[in-house]
Amino acid sequence: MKSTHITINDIAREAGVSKSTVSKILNHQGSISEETVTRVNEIIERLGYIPNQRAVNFARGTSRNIVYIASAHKHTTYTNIFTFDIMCGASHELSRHGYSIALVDLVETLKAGGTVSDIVKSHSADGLLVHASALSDELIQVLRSVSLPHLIIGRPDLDPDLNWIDTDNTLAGVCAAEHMMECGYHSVLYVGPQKEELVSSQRLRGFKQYMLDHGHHVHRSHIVYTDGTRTGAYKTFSEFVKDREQEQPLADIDAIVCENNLLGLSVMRVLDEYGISTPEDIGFLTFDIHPYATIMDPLPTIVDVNAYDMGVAAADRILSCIDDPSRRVQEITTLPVLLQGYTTIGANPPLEPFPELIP
Amino acid sequence: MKSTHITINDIAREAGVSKSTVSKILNHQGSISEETVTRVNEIIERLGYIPNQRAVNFARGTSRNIVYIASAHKHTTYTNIFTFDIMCGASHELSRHGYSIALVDLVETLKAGGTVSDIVKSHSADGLLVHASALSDELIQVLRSVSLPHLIIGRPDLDPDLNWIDTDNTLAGVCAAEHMMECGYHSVLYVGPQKEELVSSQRLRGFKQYMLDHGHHVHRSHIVYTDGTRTGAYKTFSEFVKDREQEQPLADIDAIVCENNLLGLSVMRVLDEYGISTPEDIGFLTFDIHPYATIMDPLPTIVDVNAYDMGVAAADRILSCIDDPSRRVQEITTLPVLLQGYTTIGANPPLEPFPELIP
DNA sequence: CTGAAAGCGCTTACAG
DNA sequence: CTGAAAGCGCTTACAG
Repeated sequence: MKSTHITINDIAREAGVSKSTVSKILNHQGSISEETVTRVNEIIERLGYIPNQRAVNFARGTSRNIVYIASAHKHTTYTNIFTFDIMCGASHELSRHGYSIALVDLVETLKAGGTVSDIVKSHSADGLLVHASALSDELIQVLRSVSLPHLIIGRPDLDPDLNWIDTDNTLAGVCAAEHMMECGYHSVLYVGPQKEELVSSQRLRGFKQYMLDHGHHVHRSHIVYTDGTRTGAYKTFSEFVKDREQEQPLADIDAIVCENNLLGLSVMRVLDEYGISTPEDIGFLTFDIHPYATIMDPLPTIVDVNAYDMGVAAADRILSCIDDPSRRVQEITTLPVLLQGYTTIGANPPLEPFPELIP
Repeated sequence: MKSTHITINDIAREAGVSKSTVSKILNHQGSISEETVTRVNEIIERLGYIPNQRAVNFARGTSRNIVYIASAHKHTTYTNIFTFDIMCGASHELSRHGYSIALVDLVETLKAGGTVSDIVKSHSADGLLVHASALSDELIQVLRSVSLPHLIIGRPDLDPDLNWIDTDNTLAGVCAAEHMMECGYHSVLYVGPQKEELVSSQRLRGFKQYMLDHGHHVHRSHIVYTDGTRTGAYKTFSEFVKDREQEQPLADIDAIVCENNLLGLSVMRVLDEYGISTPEDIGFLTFDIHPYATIMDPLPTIVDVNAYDMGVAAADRILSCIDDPSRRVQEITTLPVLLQGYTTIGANPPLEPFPELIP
């Protein structure tokens, strides 16, 4: 035995069959007598043989690897909070199918030569998962000119022709509105960042639509737009409350919906400063559980996007694109979930909301 | 031309040389005449030829891939905040050397059969990077029985024989103490979680040592231990302040050092409730910039661990282990950095601390 | 300085 | 049901 590693030849010799036969048994193809199958499998088991994946891939012309393109610079985990959660979901699903997932920094793909076309030419991936925030005009060009299956995670505003999946942001807005109605809140204030952002505007749209469908037109005066930063939101919302101060501040508002955690933090602070309690004086709901919802007091009711599940769905779809390259995928896949917290008076106030996530 | 892809044979034919020659040129080995090199390279360039990495790896017996084992379940990005930052750093460094990095969930490695030994036998990685939190007794057994180069990120308390690197937590404590002294704070309170945690105890040790070396013994009464949760820390610290309330609360304390963000959040809140301002009444410093330091008011002075750079260092070390498998690595590599915020009166109070990270 | 040949460890028509 | 043979696209002694 010349090498430390066992090969298909060792198994074949030991079993007294050809390596073709072993290969067929390994891959469950062709018709091999049950007796042979059993005998060979015993030997495989006994010797602890695992096929050399490099050789398998090379022979098959595949890599069983998916490249995940996203920004991956210092502090990405913090500025782009969903990137890793998505990757974890995709990793989980891919590994179930014998695929690996490799991280490639967006910056790499922008280099001269273009790593993406290098990935294609060097055959180092069977498919590409691209975080929408990593999408650029150049990347889109490459994606279209290249035969490698791809999938954008997050609907691209630039080019709707590509394959993409996204969470249902509109439905998230609907969820929020629905919950508010269920709690008996009718006069609801919506706090969101600039209209231009796609996610934000979809959430708002869903929210407004549901309210309208149920007889409550959301008036412009019940929507507060901020610049999206924490301090900006604080300032804007502070002034909003101050400007319309009556005997009791926000007396005409039942509840507040905050389009993200950062705004939620600021809004909660302002409420605190005005001595407005939640849920006693006013209901409160925010989108996303990360990164700050778990440190709000009291723990808020949340509509969460479920980034991990979007990763799972992305993996599933890219695999089916690899199976059938002609397949087009343009889907709203992942559904939002409502997590009941302490800031709305719902039907079933939980003893302890999402306890496993509380730090 | 039968396939859509160009191979080394196409280049050889086009250039009128053998593929051996092309291979040598591609890999800068052997002695080839300058004229041939130029001609062949022109053709390579013109045809946009990139070697099939699968074939290269197969022929060389390498995979040019590193597997990163860490917990990668839902919400990992939030509960294990450094995992992805480390991966990004490693990914950056590895890609500079033509290596890819694949994520493998810790749970996979615990499965029957043990994915790690499968990785080895299937030759799908040249090296293993293991997040310390993913280390188990079983994994340690496998790591030792297997010839694949490995590196633990974070010093393992279980088995110091493995290869590992870590940040200098003790030095981080020293940094904190040093800064406090520079600011003229002498009576400093230290708030930390249970003693048992390795990182915490190292930070505390460094802190105490530096203070002692400079004539300030940190008395037990100046160390507050909490249970490490946000609410627990709030309660403990609240009671601590209350118990020793004089005319002015914490009048005998110059400054507070909080061992992590979560405790910092609670401490700041208590200070707020007692009307104690920082830095006017008391100095404040916390470790780590993530996940909450950027939303504290005012922005705190921080000793940060630089997880990304640890990933870079990890990649560097694992590559050298692949180069020389006999190499042992047991190093404290990454140095902490002090980020001056608004909560200590340092020599150079910044106009705007770490602005690129403020959400 | 260059090339023919063997080999890396599998898969896959094809023949029997 | 089974096996001999070609092939995947490179690298690497070895010979010249």
